[in-house]
Amino acid sequence: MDKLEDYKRPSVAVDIVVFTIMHGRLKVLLIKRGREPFKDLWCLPGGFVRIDESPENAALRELKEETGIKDLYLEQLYTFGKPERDPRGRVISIAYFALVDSTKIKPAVTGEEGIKKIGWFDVDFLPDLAFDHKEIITYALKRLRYKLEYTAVGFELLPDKFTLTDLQKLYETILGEKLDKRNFRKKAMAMGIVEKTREQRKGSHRPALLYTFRKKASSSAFKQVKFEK
Amino acid sequence: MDKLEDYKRPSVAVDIVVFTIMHGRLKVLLIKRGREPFKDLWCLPGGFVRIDESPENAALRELKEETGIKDLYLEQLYTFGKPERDPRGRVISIAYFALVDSTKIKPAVTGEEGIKKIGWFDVDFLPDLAFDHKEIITYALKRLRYKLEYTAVGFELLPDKFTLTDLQKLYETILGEKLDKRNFRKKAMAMGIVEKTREQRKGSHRPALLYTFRKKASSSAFKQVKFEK
DNA sequence: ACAAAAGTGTTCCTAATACACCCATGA
DNA sequence: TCATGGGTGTATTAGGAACACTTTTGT
Repeated sequence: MDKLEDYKRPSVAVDIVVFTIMHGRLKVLLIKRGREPFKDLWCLPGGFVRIDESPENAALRELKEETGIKDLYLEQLYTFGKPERDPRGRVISIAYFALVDSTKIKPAVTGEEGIKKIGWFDVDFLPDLAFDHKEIITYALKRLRYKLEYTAVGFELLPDKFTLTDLQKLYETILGEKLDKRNFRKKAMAMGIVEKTREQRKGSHRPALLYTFRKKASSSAFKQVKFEK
Repeated sequence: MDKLEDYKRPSVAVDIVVFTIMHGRLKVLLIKRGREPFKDLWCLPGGFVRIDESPENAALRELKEETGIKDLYLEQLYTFGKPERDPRGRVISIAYFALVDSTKIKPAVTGEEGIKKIGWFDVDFLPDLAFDHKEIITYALKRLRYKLEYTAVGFELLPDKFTLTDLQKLYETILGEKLDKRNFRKKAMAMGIVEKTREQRKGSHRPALLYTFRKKASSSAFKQVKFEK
């Protein structure tokens, strides 16, 4: 094997695709670029990996710095490394996939006064994006839909207490299809994935029971599906 | 976002976990290190990503240089990036997952005379490994078993023509469990994943029909399983 | 004729789907 | 009393699992 010094080194960055559900729509967090290249275009939050930190740490750090978000579900998505993907030079980017419960987002993040301009965009109406970030989001979306169907990762998008209708709406929003209420509830219960609380949520109609997520059962599949190679 | 020059850059490498089936056993390709650190320990084939090539290209190039293998199934596995994973300094490694049909391996690769010493090791009897390569292999194995159950990736480990018993043995070897012959064949046929040829393989018993893989149907699941989060 | 692997169907059971009405509350 | 979403059960169907014997060939 060759020596480390023999090679010009690429820069290594992380980019994070953060999803949340707001007003029944699936949203991605974007940041407006303040400089060239792609000045004033939107891009994913992210930044360079420091020489003494793990990529995962870099992702968490950048998210906190840029958006204030720190309590979220994070997993590695894919490493994008085509030589021409960044006009500034060789940048290899380790992309991460993240989910946050929108009720935990601080006002600063949804809002107006940070140095960086940030915003949540509906996945079906994304603006033009810098670099290959469109491709990264597309990949992340695929992963999200896929994971939702056979893991219990969806709970990461809900507050601690939620109604079964909340949960079903979340599935319907992300998968883009209507689900049968009775079958959905039957399955959620049968899997032991949720647990009743004694609390209710009120509205101008019959109050709904609140449930919590049982971590114990989180590895069960919600729906078994074929996998696209 | 900060400037590229502001950061010390890590080295970026690729490591490839190449699986094959030999004599009914699942094997991984390893290379003996010729220098420190970890001199004389076995490690995964791999090397540094050049400044103008994609990581996938680097993986293919290194495999060809080190082992002569060039016709294989390759997909990105995971990026390992803990700061302390390489004692020489900061090296982030993009791991790849590869499958080869053992009948396509050139003698030089299975053999003795290359500059590098290389060998195929039974996954159940791995030697001590350099760096975090044990962990990488464990991760790759998990991926292999997982993919085998819900994609048709197993064909990458067989020659173009094979018997259904070959295919079943492959599944049994990798999954580590006996499968029912009738159910297995029924499913393989029902999925339209294989196609009869007019050829047979002979032995001192009833000859077996040879089949080929139908690429068309490759996305179907072989067996639907629960997913471990 | 025997050894060795190839090949083949049916029954049972579980899990997914389809489907429609009553309930509890606030206004 | 009405509007709104909450909550519930059954019948049908499809797919997975269990299971044993006959066939074809070489020696």
